Amino acid sequence: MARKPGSRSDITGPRIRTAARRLFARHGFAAVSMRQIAAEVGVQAGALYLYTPDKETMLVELLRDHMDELIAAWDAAEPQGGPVDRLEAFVRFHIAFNLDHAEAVFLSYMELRNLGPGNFAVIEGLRREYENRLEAILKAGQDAGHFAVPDTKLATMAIIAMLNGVNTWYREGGRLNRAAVGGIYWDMVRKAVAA
Amino acid sequence: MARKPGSRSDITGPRIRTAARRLFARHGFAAVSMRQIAAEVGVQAGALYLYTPDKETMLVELLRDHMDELIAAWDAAEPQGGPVDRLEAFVRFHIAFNLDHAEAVFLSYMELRNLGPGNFAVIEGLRREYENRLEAILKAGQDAGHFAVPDTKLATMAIIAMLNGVNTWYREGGRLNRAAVGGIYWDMVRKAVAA
DNA sequence: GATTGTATTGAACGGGTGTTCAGATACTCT
DNA sequence: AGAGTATCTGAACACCCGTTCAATACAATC
Repeated sequence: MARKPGSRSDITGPRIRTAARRLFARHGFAAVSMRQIAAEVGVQAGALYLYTPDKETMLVELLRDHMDELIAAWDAAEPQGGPVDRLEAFVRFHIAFNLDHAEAVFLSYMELRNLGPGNFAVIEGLRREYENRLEAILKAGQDAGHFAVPDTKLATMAIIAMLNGVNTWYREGGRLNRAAVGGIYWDMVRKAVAA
Repeated sequence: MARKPGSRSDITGPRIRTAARRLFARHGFAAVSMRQIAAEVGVQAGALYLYTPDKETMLVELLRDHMDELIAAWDAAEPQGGPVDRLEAFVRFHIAFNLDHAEAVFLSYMELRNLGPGNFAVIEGLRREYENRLEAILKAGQDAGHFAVPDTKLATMAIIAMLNGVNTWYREGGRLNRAAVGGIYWDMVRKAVAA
């Protein structure tokens, strides 16, 4: 047996990425073998190397694609308007996006340590770029007198950490739906930075 | 060669735990081999099994000891007084304790997935117990009219996530010392839950 | 100083790791 | 129909894994 009927790289490629993302998020990068990923897709391990030069590259590309998508999605979603409106939009966007991409979010926080220094710097830079979007809102609000944040950098980190926390406990079909959660968190963020 | 000069279990034992905690936190549980831990301590891999029945038990005992210590430390530190004072104490305590035990904190959030169901439930239960301490403060403050938190459970999760975030960026000798960070975070938490 | 108990080695066990590659099959294009 | 290319297998490579255990050297006790 060699090539299989119906085999096409634009189908197998995404399936490999999805399987890898799922397994890495579930069990951790180091705990997942190439053979496990291959088995989930229904191919042999050797076939994965048609799609990636090695295991670490597989991880870093998942992380980079996720960060790129996150930044692009926010840039497309950020409304015109004052800092307060933009901050509210950010809070709701961040929660919704993270819940929609829970596996990738988990990965991008947990598996940075499995990257070599060069790859680490790339992902870290993208994360900083996203954080800068939020900090810019806080600075604008501070300058306009809407916010009272003694340290915009710390406030940025605090808000993002707080919002990220939603992913650790939110369950679809639970006591609160996404909009309700977004509302409650926006309430807390609004008050935390209020002048 | 067999037993080594100066060898004593009450010295080797702690050294093994420290090495394991450090390596697990740095590289991840699955990525660290028993041989690496042994090498760090200066023994052969087989010697580790004088101190633990297996690798997972090593991890779960690190996590359980950490959670026990965290809860005991807070119970010893919690002041008498009103909800506002107790909340301030909690914020400052949590940040300080987490910075003092950064490796264990990291582990107890990242490596839960490497535990079997039974061990997972134990650690998760301890975490919930700690969170309940904070939620009790929020409820008391809500009832007394000092706080306005529409959902104390969410507020608990939000505050803890926000405080945990400090560990991801704080560096000793940086722009802000611990007390300053504690003050800024207390300011944000105070406002976020304020009536 | 002899004896007992403790701490450790070093080799071995069966099995899993990431990765490579020649060979074989399926699809695509002329 | 035939040639060329894309896709995948299956076996192999060298190495690492967690764990066990008989042998042994040291420490503690008497």
